[in-house]
Amino acid sequence: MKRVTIKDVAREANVSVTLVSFVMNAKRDENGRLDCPVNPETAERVLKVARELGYRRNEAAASLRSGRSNAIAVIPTDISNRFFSGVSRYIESKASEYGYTVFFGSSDEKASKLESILSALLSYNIDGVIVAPVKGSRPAIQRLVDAGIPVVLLDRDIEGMTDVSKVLLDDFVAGRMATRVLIENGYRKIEMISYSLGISSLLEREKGYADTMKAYGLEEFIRIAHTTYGSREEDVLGLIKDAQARGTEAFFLPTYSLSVQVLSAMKDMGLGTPDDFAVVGFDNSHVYRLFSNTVAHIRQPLQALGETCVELIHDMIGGSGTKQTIVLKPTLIPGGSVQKRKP
Amino acid sequence: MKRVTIKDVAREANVSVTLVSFVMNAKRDENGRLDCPVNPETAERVLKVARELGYRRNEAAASLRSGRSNAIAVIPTDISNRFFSGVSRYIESKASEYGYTVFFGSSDEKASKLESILSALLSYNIDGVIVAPVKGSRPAIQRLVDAGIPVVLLDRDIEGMTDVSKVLLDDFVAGRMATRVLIENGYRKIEMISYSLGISSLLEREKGYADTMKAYGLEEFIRIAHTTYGSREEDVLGLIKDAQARGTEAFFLPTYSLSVQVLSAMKDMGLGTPDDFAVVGFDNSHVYRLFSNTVAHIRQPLQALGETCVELIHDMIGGSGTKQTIVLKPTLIPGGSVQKRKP
DNA sequence: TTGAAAGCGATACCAA
DNA sequence: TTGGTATCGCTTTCAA
Repeated sequence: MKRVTIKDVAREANVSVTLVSFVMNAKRDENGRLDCPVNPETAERVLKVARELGYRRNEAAASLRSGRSNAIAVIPTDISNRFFSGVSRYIESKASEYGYTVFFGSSDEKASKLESILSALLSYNIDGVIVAPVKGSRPAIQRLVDAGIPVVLLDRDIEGMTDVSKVLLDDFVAGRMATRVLIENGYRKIEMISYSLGISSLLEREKGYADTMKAYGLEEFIRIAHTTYGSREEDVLGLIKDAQARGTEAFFLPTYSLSVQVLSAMKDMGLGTPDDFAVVGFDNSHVYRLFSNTVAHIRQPLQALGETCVELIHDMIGGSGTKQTIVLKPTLIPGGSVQKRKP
Repeated sequence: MKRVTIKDVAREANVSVTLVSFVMNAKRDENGRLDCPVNPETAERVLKVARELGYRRNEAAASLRSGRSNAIAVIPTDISNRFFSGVSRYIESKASEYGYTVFFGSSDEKASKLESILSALLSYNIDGVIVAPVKGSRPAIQRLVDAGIPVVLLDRDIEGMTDVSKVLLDDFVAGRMATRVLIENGYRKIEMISYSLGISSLLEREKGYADTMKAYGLEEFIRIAHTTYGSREEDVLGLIKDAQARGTEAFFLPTYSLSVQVLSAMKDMGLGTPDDFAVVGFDNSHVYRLFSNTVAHIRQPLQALGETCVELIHDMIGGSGTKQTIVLKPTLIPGGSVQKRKP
C-alpha cells in the first residue's frame, strides 16, 4: 500500500539515494547509460531493484526540488473544437514520446479564463505552455514569457511578440488559394462569412481573400460579413438571404464551424452548390463528402502542427532556447462545390 | 523573478507560516471564513498581503507533503473523438469549478497505452481518475482502485467491478429505441454494423437491438457485422453491398464514426435514405441535418455525462466515498431517414 | 564512482 | 487563535 521511494530502492540495492537518483534520471543513448557517472553494473542493479519494487518517481518531490515538472500545458480555446481536438491528439502523443505529461485547459476565447487557467497551471511548475492566444490575452502571455517560461503560440500570432516560438498556418495563402480557385472557375461575386474574433489567423485569411480579389480586379465585390461562434446559428440564415439578394455567387468560409453552419442553412433553404453558391470550406472532414457535390475545402496539416509545437517547446525547455516561427502550408482539397461556373 | 513563498507572506504579514497555510486553504462559506480557526481580521490581512505579493501556492510542495494534488486525470480513448472531446469539455469546466486541474491522456483503445498513461499520471499524486475502460484494461484499473485512488468509469462498464463509480448511457435502451422506431415505421430486415471493441457500451447497444428484434418476432433478420475503427473505411463498402444483396432494409449504426462512414459510402454508391436503406445513427451532429433526408439518431447527454463524472469523483475524493452508478437516458432525434416504409 | 547532507515549499502535529 | 518544527521524497552540491 505504501509507496516505494527512492530510499527503499537504495536500501535494497545497497547504494545511496544519490546513486539511485542518478540512475533513474539517466538517459540512455544508443548503447547504454552515458550521461551519468555510475558504474554500469551498479546501474543495472539499481534498475533491476527499482523494477522489482515497482518504484515510481514522486513527481511532486522531484518538481519541488528541481523546479521542473516534466509537464507541459496546452491551452486551446475549446478542446471540443474540431481543429483543436485534432491537433491536441498529436500534441499529446508527441509529448508523451518526449516524456512530458500534458495538462489541458480550454480558454473559451476569453482572456480572463485563459489567465485563470494559466495561474492554476503555473502552480504546478509546468515546464512550458502551448497556447492559442485569444483577444486580449497578450499581457497574460507576456507575463509568462517574462517569468522565463517557454511559450509556443499555436494557430494564432501575436504580432511583435518575441521570445516565443510560433506554429502557424500560412493563413494568407489559405485565403488566396480559396479565392483563386473560385475566381479561376468563373466566379466573381465572392464573399466571406467570418468570425469577429480579432485573431491573426482569421484576419490573415480575410486578407488573403481581399488581396486576391484586388489582384483580379474584383475589389468592388469584396465583402466580409462577421458573426460570432455563439450567434452564428441565428445570423447565418439572414446573411445568406442578403447575399442572395445582392447576387452573390460564392462563399469562402474560413472555419469548420462556419462551413457546416452555412452549408446546413443552405440545405434548409433548398439551396445547393455550386448553382446557388459555390463554396470553399475550411478544415478536413468526412462531412464534406456527404453533399451531392463534395465540398472543396482548405486542409490544415494537423499532425505537423501538433508535433511541431511539441518539438519547439522541447527545444526551448532543453535549454538551446532557440525561438522559432514555423509557418505550415495549407492544401486545397478540390470538390464539386466549386465546379466551373455555367455561363 | 523569484517566486513568492508562504514564508514571504508570513514575514510580511507578521504571522507564522502555519497561519498563512490555514488561511490559504480555508474555504469560504456564504459569509466569510469558517473552516479555519483564525481570527477574521488576521485572515483578511494575510489574504491582502498574499494578493499584493502575488503569492501562488506551489502545488508540488503541497502535494509532496499532503499526498493530494487537486488534480484529476481523464483518460478517454481518443480526445479527438467526437464523443469524448464533447464530454471532456464539460468535465474540464466542471472540474475547474471544483478547483481541480485536469490531466488528459488518450488510451487509443490500447490497454498497454492506458497503463503507461496511468503510471505516468500516478507519479503526480492525482486525486482521482475518470477513465473509459478499454479491452483488457481491467487489471490496470483494479490496481488503481486497490491503491485507494477514486475511479469513475465513463461510457463503458466493467462488469462486476465494485468500489468504483460509473457514469454510463443506458445503451440497451439506446439500441431498443433505434430498432423500435425502424420497426414501427415498417422496416423488418434491420441490421447493425458495429465495432468489435469488446466494450460494454457497444455490446449493450447490440443487445438492445437483438432483443427488440426478437420481441417483434424478427429474430431471423438479426445480423450484426463487425469492423474496426482502423479498417472501417475499407470494410464498409463491402458490408453495404452484401446487405444490399440480401435485401436489407435498414441499418442501426451505434457510433458516430460508423454513421458518417456508412452514410458517406452510401452517398458514393448513389444510395439514399430511406429508400435504399433507412438509417438510425449515433451521437448528435450538425452533419445529420445535411442530408436530403435528415438522419435520425440517438443523442447522448454529453453535458450531463461529463458533469456527473466530476461530481462523482469529487464525492469520492471528498471522503464521503460513496460509490454510485449513474445511468443516463439517450434521446431519439427523429429524421427523414426512418420515414415510414413505402408499401 | 560513490555518498552525506542540505534544502525545495508546503502541511500537520503538537504545544503554547 | 497562534506558532515551532518535523517531515514529505527527491535533486543537488560538495567531498571523499
